[in-house]
Amino acid sequence: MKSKADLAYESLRSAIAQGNLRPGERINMEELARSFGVSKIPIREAVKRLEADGLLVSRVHAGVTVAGIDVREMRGVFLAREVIEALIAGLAVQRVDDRQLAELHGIQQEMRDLLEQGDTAEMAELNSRFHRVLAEAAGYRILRDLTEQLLLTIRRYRITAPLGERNWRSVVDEHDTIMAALHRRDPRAAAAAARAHIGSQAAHEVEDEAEDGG
Amino acid sequence: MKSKADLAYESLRSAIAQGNLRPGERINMEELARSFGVSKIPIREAVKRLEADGLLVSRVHAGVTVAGIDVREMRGVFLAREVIEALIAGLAVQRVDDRQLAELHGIQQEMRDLLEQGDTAEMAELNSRFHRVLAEAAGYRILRDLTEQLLLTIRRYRITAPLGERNWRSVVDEHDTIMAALHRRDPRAAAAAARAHIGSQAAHEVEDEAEDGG
DNA sequence: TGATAGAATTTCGTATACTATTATCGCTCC
DNA sequence: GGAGCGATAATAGTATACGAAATTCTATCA
Repeated sequence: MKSKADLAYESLRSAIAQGNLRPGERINMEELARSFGVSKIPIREAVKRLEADGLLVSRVHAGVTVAGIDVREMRGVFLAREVIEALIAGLAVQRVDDRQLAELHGIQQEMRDLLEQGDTAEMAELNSRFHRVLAEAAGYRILRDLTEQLLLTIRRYRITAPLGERNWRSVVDEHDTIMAALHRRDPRAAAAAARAHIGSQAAHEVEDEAEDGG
Repeated sequence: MKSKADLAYESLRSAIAQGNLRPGERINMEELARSFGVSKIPIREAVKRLEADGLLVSRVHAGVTVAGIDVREMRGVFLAREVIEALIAGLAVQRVDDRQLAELHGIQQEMRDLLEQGDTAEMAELNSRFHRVLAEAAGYRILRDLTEQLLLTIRRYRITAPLGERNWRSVVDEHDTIMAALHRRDPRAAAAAARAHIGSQAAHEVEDEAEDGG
């Protein structure tokens, strides 16, 4: 059973991930406690966990704020994902089962359907799910955890710099390339495709950043 | 200033990392609170953070225990470190400054001195420091965080399967290879050396595992 | 003798209340 | 008029207390 702290954590986490709580915004624990209808204790626990996740920053007795998004740090996150996703894809080739393959295909289909409708709002969530399943298929819990951690940071960033429809199309295409390698049971191709996929996304970001001058 | 929860967290964390609290061992929050001379609240916060770190597991109203070490999972951790450390070394080549290089040399010297004395107890700590400085030199916070996370898991594992003196010697030698690449400002060589370093450590572990047959 | 049901104990989860630290606002002095 | 200092308010940190859930022990029955 989930505790109130768990519920508060998930609620706050998704609020931050979806941008309802913006970077720099101040958090008032007492106020949150009131709005959740609980005491400060479970709220505090949720806040502390989010702080450990790097989503909130707090100074003792001096307030809690939503962590800022350091655009420079994003490059590091993409670099890390590049090598981790390559590793995951290579391992997934050897372990992925039919159920997981079916789920991956299902997600791809959903993404294509949404693109048809021009609805890019849910794309980020589906993209996360795709990579989560892939990480699951790789067969090591640590890889799933790392993926989750890195994806969360990127999703937050995407709020401030959303991907356009054209870029989402290339995401879906690149996923297809990864899946083709999975079907061929070709670990090197899968790793290369995954690495290229993240690299391509990073390139889009860097492109955007270039306008800011660094 | 550090809160009591912070202090409890650090204390417990190091107790787990150093094996004073063994996997499967039961944690009594009330007892801990007494021994720390504080109430349950800060202890609870520390416990929850450690749970998020994967060092403790708890079931509601059913006690908290030190997380077990899944030897199979360790392979995943080494695989992840292999690619992350390669990334870090490659980046560090481009950014490492003189102070950091001096610190790395100092750590290497300390490790050599300890080996002379046949004292391998402190080696794990120095090894962690080496990789921490390297991650710092890479210039992205996320890489430092990931390193910290992965190192902690490995250190716990090392409690149950300590490295022998011969293996520690090869660790120091491999660190030297990485540092030579740093001095030559050769990113590819640094990445390759780092990757080989982690791979070599993983090989030792796997070797040991092989006796267990699985 | 072994299994099962229920009670007692253990231990976590949360609310309320209080303390300590920090931030902010206003006043005074330069 | 601006800067520095002090009082007040705001807010996180912690303690105490209570309630709920699960485990464990014991007693009884098959």
